[in-house]
Amino acid sequence: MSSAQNAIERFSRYQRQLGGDQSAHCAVRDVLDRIGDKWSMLMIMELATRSQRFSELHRAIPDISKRMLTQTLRDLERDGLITRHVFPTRPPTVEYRLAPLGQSLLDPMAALIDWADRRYSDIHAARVRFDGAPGDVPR
Amino acid sequence: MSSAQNAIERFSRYQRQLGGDQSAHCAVRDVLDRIGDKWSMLMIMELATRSQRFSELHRAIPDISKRMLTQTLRDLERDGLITRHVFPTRPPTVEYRLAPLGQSLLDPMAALIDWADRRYSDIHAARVRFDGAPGDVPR
DNA sequence: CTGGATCCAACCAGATACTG
DNA sequence: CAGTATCTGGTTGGATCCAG
Repeated sequence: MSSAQNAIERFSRYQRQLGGDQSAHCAVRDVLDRIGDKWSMLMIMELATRSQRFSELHRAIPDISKRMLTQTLRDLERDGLITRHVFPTRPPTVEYRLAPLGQSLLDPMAALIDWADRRYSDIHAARVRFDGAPGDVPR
Repeated sequence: MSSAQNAIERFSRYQRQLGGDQSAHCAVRDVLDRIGDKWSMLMIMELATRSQRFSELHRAIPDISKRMLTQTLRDLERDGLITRHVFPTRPPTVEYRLAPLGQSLLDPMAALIDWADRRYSDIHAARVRFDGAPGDVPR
C-alpha cells in the first residue's frame, strides 16, 4: 500500500513537471513501451529460465515470426536487458542471455505476473458481465 | 529473488502446458495486452490520484485523442478495473473511479514504475552505447 | 543456423465533423 | 460535456526469398 502510494505521488510529480508538454521524456512511458510490447516480457521470462539460442527461442514461442523475434531481441539487447553471444562455429551459433539489468526486472515482473494470475478470474468475470449487460443479448 | 523464481517456475509450467498451442488462453499475456497498451497504465495512475471526469482526464493527458480515451476507458471498465458513474445533469457528468480490482493493481504497477525510475539511466546508457557501437558513425 | 531485405495486407489510431 | 462516426495515413507484422 505504501509503496503504491509512493509511486502514485512520484507519478503525480511527473505529470506536474511535464505540464502540457507530454512529448518530453518520461521514463515510465519509455520503459512501458518496451516491456509492454507483445513479446518482450515473454522473451525475458524465457531467458530467465535459461540462456537460449535463436532457434530455441523460436521453438519455445512458436507464434512469433522470425522477423519479430529478431527485432525484439535487438531491442532488448539495445536496452541492455539481454546480451548476445556469437560463437564462430559452422553453422553459426548465437546465444542470448539475460543481462544483470534484465535480471533486475524479474522481481517487478513477477509481481505483475502474480497479480495477473490471481486476478484473472475476476477480470474474466467482469468481462462476461460487461459483455452480457448492455443489450442482454441472448440471441 | 524468491518471488521472481516462483513466477519463473509458474511461467515455465504455463509454457509446457500450452505446448505448441499458444493460441490457448494465457492469463499473463491477456493481462499484459491490457496494461501494456499505450494508455491503460497512465489512466490507472491518473485515477489512482483521484476520481476524474472525462474532460479532466483529457486535460491531464493531453496527447491522447478523445477516441483513444473513450476506448481505453471502456476497456478498463470492461475488465472491472475502473467504474463509470453517470450523473443525469445538464450537461452530462461522467465520473470514472478506480475499482477495487484496479486498486489491487497499484502495488505491482508501483514495483514496475519504481524499477523504470531507478534503471532508466542504465537503459539510456545502454542505448547510447548500442547505437554508437555498430558503425561508430561520427558523421 | 541465424538472420537481413523486401513486399504487402491488416490493423491501429489521429483528425475531423457531428450528436444528445 | 461526453462521446460517436467516418475517413485515412502510418505503422505493424506476417510471408517469402536470400545470404553468410
